Amino acid sequence: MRLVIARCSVDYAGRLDAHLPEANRLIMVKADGCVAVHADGGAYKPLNWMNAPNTLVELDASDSEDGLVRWVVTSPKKETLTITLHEVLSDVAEELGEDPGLQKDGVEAHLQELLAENPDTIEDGLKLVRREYPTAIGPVDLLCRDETDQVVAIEVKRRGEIDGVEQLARYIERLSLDSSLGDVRGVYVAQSIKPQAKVLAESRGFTWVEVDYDELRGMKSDELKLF
Amino acid sequence: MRLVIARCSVDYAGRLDAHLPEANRLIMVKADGCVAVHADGGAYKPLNWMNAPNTLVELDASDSEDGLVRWVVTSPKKETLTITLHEVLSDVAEELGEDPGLQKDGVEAHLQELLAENPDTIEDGLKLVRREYPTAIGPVDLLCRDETDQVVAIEVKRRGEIDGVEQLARYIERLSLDSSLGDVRGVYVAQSIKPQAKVLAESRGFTWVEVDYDELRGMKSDELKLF
DNA sequence: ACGTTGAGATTGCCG
DNA sequence: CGGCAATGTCAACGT
Repeated sequence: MRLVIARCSVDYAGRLDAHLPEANRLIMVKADGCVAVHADGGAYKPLNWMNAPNTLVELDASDSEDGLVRWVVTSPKKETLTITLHEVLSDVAEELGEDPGLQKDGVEAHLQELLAENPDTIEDGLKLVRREYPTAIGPVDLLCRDETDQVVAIEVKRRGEIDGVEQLARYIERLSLDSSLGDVRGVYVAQSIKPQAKVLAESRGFTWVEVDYDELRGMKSDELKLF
Repeated sequence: MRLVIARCSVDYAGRLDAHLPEANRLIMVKADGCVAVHADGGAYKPLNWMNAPNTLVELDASDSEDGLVRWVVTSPKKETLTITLHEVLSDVAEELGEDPGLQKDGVEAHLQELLAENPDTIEDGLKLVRREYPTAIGPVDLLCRDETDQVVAIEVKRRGEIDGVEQLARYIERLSLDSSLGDVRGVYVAQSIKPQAKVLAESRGFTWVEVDYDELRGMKSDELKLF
């Protein structure tokens, strides 16, 4: 990794066009060749960047009319990022080596897994048919049958927004084409559901349930305690 | 901005839980207090981060049992990022000052603006009623009337995906409640439209048009040349 | 390679 | 402050 702090101006041409006027910024070049230009604020997103793979060419001061060093980064897709260095304040390079990678816990996949093990928490008497039930337009998160044996399609989200309801609607539409399943109803499950999503779900004839992730995880612990 | 390259391990607890095993990484602390931990590869997104506002507390080596320095970053929302420093390889600090900000060209707003000036490029004889026509569920990008004086609702996207079709459907549903507009039809406009979105649009009774941004910009230039 | 979906999405806008 | 839509979204995973 190479870290250059410099007074610089930047131009990007690619999916859109963007320009950064002259100012002090951090230029970060990673081992895989990707480049990011950061200001001293504004969250983790850089002002401009180029993802790997790309090629970085350093144009010498003597090559330009204005006597400034330029870095030109080019991607295979005709995108270019041009950094003009007006004054370098700091320049550090270190080899960091491979990263062992991030371990996550608490994403939607976990929530779906826990709900598949405890469909009762969604609705009393619910039995799992299968997870990721395939349809032509993508897999339904959970397919179940209720106490009356009616098929129930369940869309699981960490946060329940309006898109998830539309997604569930498309799945139900699709499942209804399969006469062997009979009449299918939908349930929208999330850790929290926005008011607008609740309203839309109800107007589509779906029910919705808010579940607690920590509580679900607690149930799993309880099961383990039985052994 | 402060840049520390160190062998470190990291723990995040907040919206989810995440852990980074010991390895060499860059720790970036910006002037606004936000913190990002970067590996030497993997695009611009950090492995872990904390956005401003937050508080960074440096725990001295003598405070911990294992004799290691820890940085504990805490946000008002109970999120914590804990960085354990095993060995510092480099430590640089610079004041960068304010950034004048990014200038962009070529985003959806521009496309909508150009289309509003040249509705003909969407469909012959189309006349603009107004941009951002308000409804209870949000503004319709462009509301027009065609040659036969029928009202046409137009959804503009840079890239046409399935969500945009659903959005257009909701608007049309809404506009149909206003009897003064008569029968409303929908057109989905984007620089490129995915096959699935085209199919869904057609099945909803909408037409779709792919437009060329550079060509539209060219038309604007042509208009300017008339003066 | 392409398409779909999730994300600690982030960010900006407007009510 | 909360909802909503755009983003050069990115990144992971399945076909």
